[in-house]
Amino acid sequence: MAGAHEESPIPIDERSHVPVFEQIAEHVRSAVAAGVYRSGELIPSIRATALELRVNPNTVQRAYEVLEREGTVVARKGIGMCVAERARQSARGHAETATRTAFEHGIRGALAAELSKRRIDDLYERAWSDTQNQGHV
Amino acid sequence: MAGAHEESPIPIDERSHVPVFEQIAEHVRSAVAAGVYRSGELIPSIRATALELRVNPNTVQRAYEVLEREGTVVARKGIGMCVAERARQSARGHAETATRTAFEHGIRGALAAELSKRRIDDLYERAWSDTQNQGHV
Amino acid sequence: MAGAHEESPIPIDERSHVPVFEQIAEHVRSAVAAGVYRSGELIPSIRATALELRVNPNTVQRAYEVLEREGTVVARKGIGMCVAERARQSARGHAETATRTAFEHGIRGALAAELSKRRIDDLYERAWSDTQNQGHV
Amino acid sequence: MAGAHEESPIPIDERSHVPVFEQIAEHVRSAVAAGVYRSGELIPSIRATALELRVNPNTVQRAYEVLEREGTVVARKGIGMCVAERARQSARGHAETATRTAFEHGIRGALAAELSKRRIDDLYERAWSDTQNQGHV
DNA sequence: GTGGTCTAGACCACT
DNA sequence: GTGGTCTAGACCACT
Repeated sequence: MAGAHEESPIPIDERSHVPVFEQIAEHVRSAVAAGVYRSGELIPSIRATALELRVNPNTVQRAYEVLEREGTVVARKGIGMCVAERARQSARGHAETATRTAFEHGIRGALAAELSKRRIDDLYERAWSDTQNQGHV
Repeated sequence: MAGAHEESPIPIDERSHVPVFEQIAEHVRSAVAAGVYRSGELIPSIRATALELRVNPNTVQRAYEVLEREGTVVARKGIGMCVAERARQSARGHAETATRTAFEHGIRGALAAELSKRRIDDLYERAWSDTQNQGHV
Repeated sequence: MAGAHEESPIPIDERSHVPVFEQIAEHVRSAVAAGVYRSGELIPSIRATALELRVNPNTVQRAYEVLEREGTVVARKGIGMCVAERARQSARGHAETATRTAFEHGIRGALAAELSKRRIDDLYERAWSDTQNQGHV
Repeated sequence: MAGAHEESPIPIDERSHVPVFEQIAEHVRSAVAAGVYRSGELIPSIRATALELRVNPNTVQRAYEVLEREGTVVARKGIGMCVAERARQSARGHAETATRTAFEHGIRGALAAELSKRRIDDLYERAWSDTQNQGHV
């Protein structure tokens, strides 16, 4: 599982309106929620992450500041950023909220366009198919 | 003619990262897809929309420019913006794509956090409940 | 020739950046240059022209004001607008200048894109073909 | 790299009915078609171009937005606007279409004024002379 | 430094 | 009244 994560394709979506630093923070939260990064462990350094994501170190630093302020990670001078105690549980909660929010956003837009519940459920199933196809690549 | 739309709440989310002008464009697309605005009909004027949304007219203008360039709407000088022929079908297609994209986004994030399919499906159902509760208020 | 002109398709290009009133003025100048409207004759009334071109009478009025100011037509109270003395010759000159300007515009743009003289001359010949095909419809 | 472009005269025609932002977009397309700006290279920044043309940065921004939406150029945050892959070919196509359109416009106006083909061809040759004289200054 | 979004306000063409 | 263009200037994300 840990190995899989490092090999994963760069998760930054250039076209998204979500700032890159927030995408990075979200990425770390997911890894904490998934148990890829465990309490007390170091997360990848700013420099390493910047290289992997082909992004400016300042952008990664800003993401890490967000994570530190919200209590997901703790800075240890001269060492790096450590995953905080009980961070996994709160990261899971965060992930669930984010997921539900994304679903609500989709449903609300679909209802505004007067798509039927049946059609929307169908689109949800299709989203699963697409996700799995891309996931196996 | 007058009722349906004037009662709708102002749909602008200030905190969203999605630019206001794109939120407005999306809102018009939904109304076209839903048949609220029909081919040949005028959509609300730039100034009227700006007043309703408490937004600068330039911002609405930009949304309408996007809609015109993508062919949803046609500008008629001195008259207003008309819904284009066959705009409803393409707006429906747009809505379906946007919906599936939102669902994929949610699923992908959930899988990254190692939430189970069962849990994710449950969150989808909850999103429906939340949507309906807010929708009926 | 006179009949042909009245039956000609509406020459207003909605997508052009040239204001409609100037397109109308240009249209009258061409008719004067072509001898369709002769010195001393009345040109079509504002109302008739507005109906033919499906345009607001104010717009036609503005075009006619331009033509009067430049001396192509003369207003006769209660009667209408008459083609001025020697208007044909100056209208011809105007048409020639406008034609050369259009050609220069095309050539300049083509040279900026580094199209060869050979290619540009070819495009000129194609423009003739296209014009004739559409003219015979 | 530096020379060719900085020496070019400011190409904005204040009196033209074509909006300044479209003139700027057209100018960039020509440079791409001509190979002055190549795929992957940065085009001049919004601010630099605004200063050079003595125009508001928003106007240049709008031109660049048009170029991005049509796929001529790709925005890279914090870096600048890059010429897209295969942009040269489409820019050439665009230039040829614009050239033929300008010629058709000239021919159509001339025919409406009943100028002879002989005279029109003569005006085309004169347009070449004028262009070359001004080009060599 | 780079591009992206938004506001405020002016002036134009057309109905 | 309608939409279209432009200026001036602010603030944001990213390099």
